[in-house]
This record gives sequence, C-alpha cells and structure tokens, in this order.
Amino acid sequence: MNIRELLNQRVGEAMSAAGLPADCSPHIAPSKNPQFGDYQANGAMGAAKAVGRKPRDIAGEIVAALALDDIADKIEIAGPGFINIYLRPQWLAAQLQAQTSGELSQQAPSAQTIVVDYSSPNLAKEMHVGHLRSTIIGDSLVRVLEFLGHKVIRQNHVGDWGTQFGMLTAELEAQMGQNQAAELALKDLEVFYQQAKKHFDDDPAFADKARDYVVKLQSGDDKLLQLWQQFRDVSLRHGEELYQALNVTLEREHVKGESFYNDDLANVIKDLQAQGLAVEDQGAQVVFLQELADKEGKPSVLIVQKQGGGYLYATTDLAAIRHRVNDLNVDRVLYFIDARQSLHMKQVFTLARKAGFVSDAVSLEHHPFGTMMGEDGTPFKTRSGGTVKLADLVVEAEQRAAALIAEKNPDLSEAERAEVARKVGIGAVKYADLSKTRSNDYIFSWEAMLSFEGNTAPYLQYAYARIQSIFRKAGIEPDSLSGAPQLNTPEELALALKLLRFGEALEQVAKEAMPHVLCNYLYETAALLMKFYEACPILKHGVSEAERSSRLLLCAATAQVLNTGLELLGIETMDKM
RNA sequence: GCGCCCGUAGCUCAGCUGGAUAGAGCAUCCGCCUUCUAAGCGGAUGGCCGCAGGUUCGAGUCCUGCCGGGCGCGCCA
Repeated sequence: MNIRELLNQRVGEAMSAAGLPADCSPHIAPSKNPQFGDYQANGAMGAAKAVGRKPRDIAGEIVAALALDDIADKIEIAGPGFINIYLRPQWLAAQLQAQTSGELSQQAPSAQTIVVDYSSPNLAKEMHVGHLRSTIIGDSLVRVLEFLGHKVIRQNHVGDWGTQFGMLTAELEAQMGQNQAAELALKDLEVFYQQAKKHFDDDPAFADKARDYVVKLQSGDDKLLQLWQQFRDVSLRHGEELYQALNVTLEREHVKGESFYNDDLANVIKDLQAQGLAVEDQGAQVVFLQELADKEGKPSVLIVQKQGGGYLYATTDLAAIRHRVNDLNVDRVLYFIDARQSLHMKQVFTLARKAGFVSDAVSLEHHPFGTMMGEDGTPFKTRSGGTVKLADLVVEAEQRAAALIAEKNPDLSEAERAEVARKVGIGAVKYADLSKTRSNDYIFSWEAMLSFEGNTAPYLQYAYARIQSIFRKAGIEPDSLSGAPQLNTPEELALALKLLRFGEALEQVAKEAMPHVLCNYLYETAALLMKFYEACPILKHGVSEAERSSRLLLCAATAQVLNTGLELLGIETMDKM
C-alpha cells in the first residue's frame, strides 16, 4: 500500500480526463502543515502553464474529474492552485489494518538481481572507523532491497592481493619460524603490519625476500600461497568478528576479493588492446577517455597496467564488472565507496561500457560517502595521528551504554543489562552514521556517535520498548489483536498516516541508496508515537474498552513498523530497556 | 590550473527533486512523573538558507559569477 502512488494514479486519471497533456505530473506530496490536508497535488500550476490557462481553473477541472470519494472526505483548492486532500479516517484505519496483518510486505513492482559491493576492507590492516560507512550503509541497503523482494548478491571486495602481501607473508613466515602460531602472530594486525614494515625497512635481506615473495605468490608458488591463505584466513576472521559485533550480514561466502579476479586480469588487458582502447604510453598500458575530457579536450587518463606488467585497482574493477555482468547476470551494481574515488569509478564505468563489458541495460551506480573529518573540520586523525579502530569503538559504545543503563534502569538483571548495553551501544554507533546524508563529509565525534538522546537509535528503541511494556502490563499479545483502530484524536490520525507511509520511505531508500531517509522516517514515527502516548491514555482509568483496544492496535502497528524499520537498518530492538 | 562535493539556528543535521509561514536534535531558559518506562512530553530563545545577479505565478532547492571549506586529477588502493 502506497498512498502517494495511489493518489498519483487517481489524480493522473483526473488530469487526463480533464484533457490535460499526458506529460503533466500530478505532483503529489505530503502536506507539510495539517491545515493543508494530508496530501496535496501541486500539478495544476505546471499544467496551467503548459496549456496557457489559469491554475485555479485547471485545479477546479481536475477536482471535478477526481474520483476520490472512497479515500478522501474533503478536497479543496487553495492558494494559486494547490489541491489539498483530506483522507478519511475510516479509510486510513482500514489500510492500517491491512498493512499490519500483511506483515508490512512491500513488494517492488519488478524484482531485480542486484550486486551490492560494500565494506571491502584491506586485509593487511585492521578495520577502522573509515570502514564504518561502507559497511553499515551497504548492509542497510542489502536488507532493504531484499525486503522489497529483490535478489541481492553481497560482494565483499576485500583487498587480499598486491605488493604488500610479499612483505606480509615473509613476516608471517619469519614469526612462525620462531614457533609462533599464525593465529597468535596476527592477533593484532596493526602491530603485525608495523613489525613487517620495520623489518622491511631495517633489514635489506628481508626486503629482498619480500620482493621475491611477491613474484612467487603471483606466479602461484605453493608455499607462498599457503602462507597467504593463512594470513588471509586469520584476517578475514577478524573482520567476521566485527561484522558479528556490528550485526552486519556479511559472511565468508560473500567475500570475493581482488585475488578472485587475478586470473582474468591479463584477459582484460588483452581485450582492451584488441579494441584499440588500451595503448602503450611511457611503458604502461593506458586508456585515454575522450568521454571524460576536460575543457580543452584533453582526455582523461586511466592506467590499466603498470610499466613492468603489474596490474592496478582499475584492472581488477573491470574484471569484477565483467564477472558480475556475465556470470551473475545483474540488473544493478551498487558500489558503496568513498567519494574520493568518484573520478576513478566514473572512469571505470565509462571504460566498461565503451569496451562492451556492460550493456546499457545494466545500471552501474557509485554511491559515494563523504570524508571523515575531525571535530575541528579538518580530515580526521587521532591525537597520535592514527585512526580509531572499529573494535575499540564497539567496546567503548557498549561500556557507555552499560553505564547509562545502570543509572536509568537498575531493575534489569545482569544478563538483560548486558544485552541491552550491546544493542543500545551498537545501535547508537550505527544510527549516527546511517542518519546523515550519505554523500556529505561527516564529523567523527565520540560524543555524537555515542549520544543516547534525541534523534538516535536509543530513542527509537525506547519507543519500541515502551510499547512492549504496555502490552506486558495489559497481559495481551500484540498478535492476538484484530480489527481496525478508531482514529479519533489528531495524535492518532497523525500516527496512523505516518505508519502508512513506511513503503514510501523504503522505496526512496532503495532508489537512491539513502538509508537516512528511513532514519528520518522512523524518527518522525517514534516522535508521533511519543505524542500519542502522552495525549491518549491506554490502560489508565476511565478509558473505555473500545478505546483501549483501538489504541492497542495502533501500538501494535507502530511496534511493527519500528521493529521492521530498525531491522532494515541493522539495529536490534528489545522489550525492556 | 581543471574537475567533483559542500556552505541552512551557537553546535550536529533534515528539508521528500520548484510549492504555502524554512524544520529537528544538542546546548540555554521555563514547565510536566503518589495511574501505561522522564532515554520522554509541552513551551521559550535562536535564521540576510555563504554573497551577488538571473530564470517564473513561486527559489534553501534550477542557471551564471564570486567568496569560503573538503577531496581528487599517469604507474597506491
């Protein structure tokens, strides 16, 4: 059920019945102010211009042709030609009943196969806060798209190949030579990396060995492959622990790293050369993209193979696109990658199409996110000049949440407290990231990320927990309720209408890959619940039986939306907090 | 130099693709728990939407030019 879509249809029909050109849009929008109804159709002004007549006359003709008696109990024309639509409370109640019993299912009109490329850490290093956005936003999109019925293929394009693995395997071998288990040596990847780097810088013999190992590894030497496998395995396991802690759905089966495409890289170059796209320039294989030329007509340059034969990021990306298109048969590929790589992505996409790797039917979408900034507005660094590890962030979040819970709700058992601390802490961290417009730069702030007041995950979780508390107190299971609520007060009406707009929010998230739209929607929903909660007693004295059950229905419907919405953000709810 | 992104309340951010009087949270101040969880609710204060033009019935949103910030631009990923 999508009210906006329904109104678009109905008003659209009325517009053509009124003889307006087919390309005039009804332009349905939710009304900002209740005095202008629930929805408004703003298409009359545009149409008036198209046919050269007065907007109010056009609006009048649209309204005359408009068949909305079943849905709306009042339609009025206001201002220059706004058509304000007031929906029937009974109709809203019936829609809400249908939505609640239908388990919120929101099927996209046509299911697609969609690859979502996200998280993609470099295995040589520990994951830090810079990986948070890709991981969390990507995971939310995956959940939303699956919920809408699409076939989603997760791809964790990990950095598990390249020059640095010569040094890392050599170091691993050295440490294991001292009876150190791989697991133990790699306990702290950051430390291990520093040790390897130091070893490399200080010991020329080791440096030579590292360079030798790169070559051996890339030519498929068994011993090196084995060392590499061990390194890769331990590193992936570190990542999986974090995914689990963060409630991210990525698992081992979703890993398709750079190494996966290794065997195809030579073919990519060969194909590009055969088409005359890749040419030698200063010893490297280069593609000049006239499509992305600057003002003076100078083409954009993309290097696909280094002098000396080494392959690059671009080469792997091209191979990955081919694999996704040819073997996975996708309709869309979504990349959640830092905005700094915008030019690179644009070049790769352009070249992939030019080389015929991708047909126009496939949509390649880079969904960038902004650079992480410090609180002073310059690019983020810790005091020591490093980065904040994700693992540390998780621990700190849970600790802060635990302290707050101990203060707010001392009655919870120890086990309950630990669980709530985990869900609240992690939820707050994820929500802080998800709730901001993806594409903008963002300020990293412990305070903001671990805030539990206002527009935060705990506010939404709290709203949900309050509803659960009511049902506990009433001794009623939400599922046992049936029927449609009565929407009498402004608070009940506003909440019900909001609940019915869940699908609109999801649709926008799926289309634009912008989870903050869902966050805003859920926040507004929770705020309306709080207002309803204050204004409309449910279990208190003097509430009639009819009112009580009607309001419980509204509570159940709200809990369902909050729970489902939070789940789609990868944030857990709880019955008590 | 060229390109991309950004500039909205003291701070952090929304603003549904051009609609009606620009909204939240934090912070500050004033109220609300002897009946459903005060992680809450109500109210107040706070704005030349960076600046200047333009497009039109109508601009925070679109176009141009400035100013300011961030990030990219041939052998890293």
